[in-house]
Amino acid sequence: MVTTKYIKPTESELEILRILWERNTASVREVHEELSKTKEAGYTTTLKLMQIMHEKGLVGRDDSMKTHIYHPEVSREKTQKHLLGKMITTLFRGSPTELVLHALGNHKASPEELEEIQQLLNNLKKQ
Amino acid sequence: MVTTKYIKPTESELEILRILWERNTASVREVHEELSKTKEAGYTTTLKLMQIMHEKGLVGRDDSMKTHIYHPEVSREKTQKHLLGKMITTLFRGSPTELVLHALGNHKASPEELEEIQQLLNNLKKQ
DNA sequence: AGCAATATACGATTTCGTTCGTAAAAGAAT
DNA sequence: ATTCTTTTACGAACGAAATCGTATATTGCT
Repeated sequence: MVTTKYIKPTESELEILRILWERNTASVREVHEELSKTKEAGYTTTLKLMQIMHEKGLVGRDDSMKTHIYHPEVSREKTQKHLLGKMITTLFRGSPTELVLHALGNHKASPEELEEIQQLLNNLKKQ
Repeated sequence: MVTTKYIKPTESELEILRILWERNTASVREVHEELSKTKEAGYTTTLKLMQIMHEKGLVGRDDSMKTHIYHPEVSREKTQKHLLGKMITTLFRGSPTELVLHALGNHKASPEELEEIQQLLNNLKKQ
């Protein structure tokens, strides 16, 4: 059995992954464009970052054309799980409930969303 | 009005803060002992980290005795809020609900905790 | 007083993440 | 074919964080 070690993305890498998760595929230019909306950085900086991510195995790419097309190689779900787990232990005394209460208390949710949470809650209660 | 700039703790600093939040006060040795359970690091490394945190204002200390006693200078709540917000935007597409669903789905919660969440949910629904 | 143990102080080094400049390659336009 | 534009490749530099070794101070013990 081959166990692949979990690679923890840096913060900049996460921002790039966020864009790739959203679009599924993107060129460096496209990622850079999107990134520029919130951040100031040179094009080659974004390029270099994505190249490093490729070395690490965080993203894959199709380089059969001049413009390489990148895609995420790690799932959003796995990444969420890892980072969430870490956050719960260091910041919320290991209690997921405490995190949930905080998230619900501090950030507005619509009636529909509240209903969605209610549904899940009902399911959990049954077991 | 004096606005104090938010200082973002690094990951190592967070681990130390976690211990200080738990115990309220602790010496370098005590923190180091606790830290050693999960991490490999020399004593002077922990010491240096805590000294830097002191310079940054993340922790305070009583140095009237030979062994200095440290305490957190930043609240867990403020830190939670900051990091949670960032996590929601990059990892959960800006949707706190998605985070809540994940946290509840992946990490076990006791019936009592579920009830606690139900209470909060009821309150939110009323408004 | 002398010694051992424990603590802090502090500089040096290493590692890691990020940024950027420059060169070379590939296409597109004229 | 030559020129312009876009792209990748790559190394260098910088800064921040982390690690560690050594020196110095303090305290307790005999």
